[in-house]
Amino acid sequence: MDDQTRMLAGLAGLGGLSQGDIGDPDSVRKQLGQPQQDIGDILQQIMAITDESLDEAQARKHALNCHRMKPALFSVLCEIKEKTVLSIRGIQDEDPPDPQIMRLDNMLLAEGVSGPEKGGGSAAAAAAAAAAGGSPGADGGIEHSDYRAKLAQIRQIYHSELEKYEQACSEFTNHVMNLLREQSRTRPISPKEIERMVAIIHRKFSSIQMQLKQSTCEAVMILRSRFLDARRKRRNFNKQATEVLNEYFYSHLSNPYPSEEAKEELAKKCAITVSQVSNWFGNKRIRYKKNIGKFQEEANLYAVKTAVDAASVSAQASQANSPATPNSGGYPAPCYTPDGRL
DNA sequence: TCGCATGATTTGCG
DNA sequence: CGCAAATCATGCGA
Repeated sequence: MDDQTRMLAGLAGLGGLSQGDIGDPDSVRKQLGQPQQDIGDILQQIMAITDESLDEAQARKHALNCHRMKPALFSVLCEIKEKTVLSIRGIQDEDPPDPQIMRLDNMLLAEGVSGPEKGGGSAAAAAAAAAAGGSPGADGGIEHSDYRAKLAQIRQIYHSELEKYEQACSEFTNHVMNLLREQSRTRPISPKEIERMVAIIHRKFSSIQMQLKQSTCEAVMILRSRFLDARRKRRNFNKQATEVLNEYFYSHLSNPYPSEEAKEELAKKCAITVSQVSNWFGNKRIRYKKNIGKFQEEANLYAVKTAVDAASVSAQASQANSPATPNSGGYPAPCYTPDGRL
């Protein structure tokens, strides 16, 4: 017979107590020699505590705390409680890593919101932006920095919220733990139970954390889609930029492939990016080739323009810069027909 | 509102 | 990777 079965037997014997026995110190003393009745008596006293005044209850509490049977009773009650609680929620007890929260964590890490500070973060953001852009060498200057600034903002809010959350969680956990420890002097609360309560609190708080992570992810997604939209949105270059590009194109018609340096210079002149210059030349070449006739007028215009410009500097230079001159294997040069026919 | 112009993106090749 | 070619998507004038 172990302690618990003995205990249960003692509980079964409760029915034998008369109302008059309860609260009578003499009868308690008389029964000390009989474990079963003794325990039953203590239980009755505990149950009756709520009916008493505060002072009486405090006194009774103290008396019970000092009772020599208290530690044994306490541990047995803990054990019983442990068994019932376990049977009720034993299954929920395991805490498998939530796949949802892991997914969110991974995304936040990939976006550079969570994880290491500034350096790694912005690098990850740049990587994400580059991945989002997809096109090689897309060095979107202004939009990119805008995106990074917005991301940093989200990151800051996320971290401050996370900090608040962690503080609240630990504060609350401490509070509950202190409360339970305090109560464990009068109620059968085992350390294991406190542990479980802490786990429950953490679970509750982690659902809040998940909400925070989820909304952060959403914010990042919205930012990203906006950024992508902005990149996708086409804006015509200004007249001056088109002029500069066209001038270069028609004055290098035999070989309209600007070098990297030339592209950089054109980009600077037109206040656009190098990749935009590349795009422009790619489009121009293909469209010019497809329909030379259509570009005839434009070609003549720019040919004259460059010729005039060159002439103002040097008479020979106009010859060298003429689009018709260096035409070995290049694009067909336009003929100077007034009606635009080849 | 329609159709063309045009900048950006995608795809495939060497 | 740089390019050609095709395609997408928006700007803009008629």
